[in-house]
Amino acid sequence: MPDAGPADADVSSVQDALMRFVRNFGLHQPDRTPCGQPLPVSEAHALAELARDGRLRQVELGRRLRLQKSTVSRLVTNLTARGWVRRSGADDDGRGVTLELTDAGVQAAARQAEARSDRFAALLARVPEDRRATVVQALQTLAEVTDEPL
Amino acid sequence: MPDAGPADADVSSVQDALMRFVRNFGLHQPDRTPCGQPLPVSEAHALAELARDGRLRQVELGRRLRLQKSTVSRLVTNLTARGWVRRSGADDDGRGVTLELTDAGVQAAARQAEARSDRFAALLARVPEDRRATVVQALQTLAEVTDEPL
DNA sequence: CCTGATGGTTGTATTGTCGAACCATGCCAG
DNA sequence: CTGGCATGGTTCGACAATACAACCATCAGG
Repeated sequence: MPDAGPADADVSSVQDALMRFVRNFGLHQPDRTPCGQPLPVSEAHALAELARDGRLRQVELGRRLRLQKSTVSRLVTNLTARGWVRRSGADDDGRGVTLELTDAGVQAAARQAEARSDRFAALLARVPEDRRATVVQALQTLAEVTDEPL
Repeated sequence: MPDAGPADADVSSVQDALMRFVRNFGLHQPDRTPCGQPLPVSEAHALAELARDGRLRQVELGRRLRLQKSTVSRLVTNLTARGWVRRSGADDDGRGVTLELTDAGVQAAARQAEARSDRFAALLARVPEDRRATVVQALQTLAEVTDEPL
């Protein structure tokens, strides 16, 4: 028995803390990014994902964002309407669509990233300096750990 | 200059990790709790808050959930419709409303807490054992740090 | 070829949130 | 007292994001 699983006390602490953080940080307000930008949250996420990867298959975007294909389709339509994303048929698959940021999209992503930076810097600034590294590492761990569905 | 503020690298790591975690964990789907219960997220949060405190002023619930009073009003109406919450006039203030869980509400909160437990246990179980304590502590720190608005 | 799986789009419904208008109550200055 | 302002709640209207289902086109294998 190498690992008895997490202690109950930890489980309940984490529940409590995460729920509190989610609300406190304003993550349940879908029409405004928590970062003060007047941009829907999912569009911000899509933008960030595209900025990171350059080109992306639409279906892959859906996988990363954990959204239905219909939702992704609308989302992408919005982004193209803003002039931030270009749709084009996938090279290797006649069904697929590849997405790419336009120049304006790249700029928008940069603005968005900057606004996010400010907010997160303010957040981290409140964390006592000697715990910052720990918090950063913990969040990275959580992100990795949830990369595949539970 | 006691504290130069968080390092840029930390800020961008945290952005990235938190965004990824939020999506991965399904926190952007408001109609389902990430815990698999067919319960709106805000109702689950309200339930948890009431279960913790017993009695709560409606306005205070709004403060904790970071929701507009109109939203809270609707939310509470839903919860009373489910038979989980009792509204009653505040003792000390003729305007206010105090909320209290009914017996059914207590049970519902317990069920919800259990489902949440399972999910979080699964989450924590994926975190390498020697980092678990760190992750728990980091989330607590984040919750505390955001208790007052940024 | 046919058949099933995959990627996208569109239509419909549900739901959560906000802001504004409105009412009742409390509080305080005069 | 009393008038004016702040606070707590409710209701209404609008808007946005998501899911599900139906549908079409394309791919892959038998």
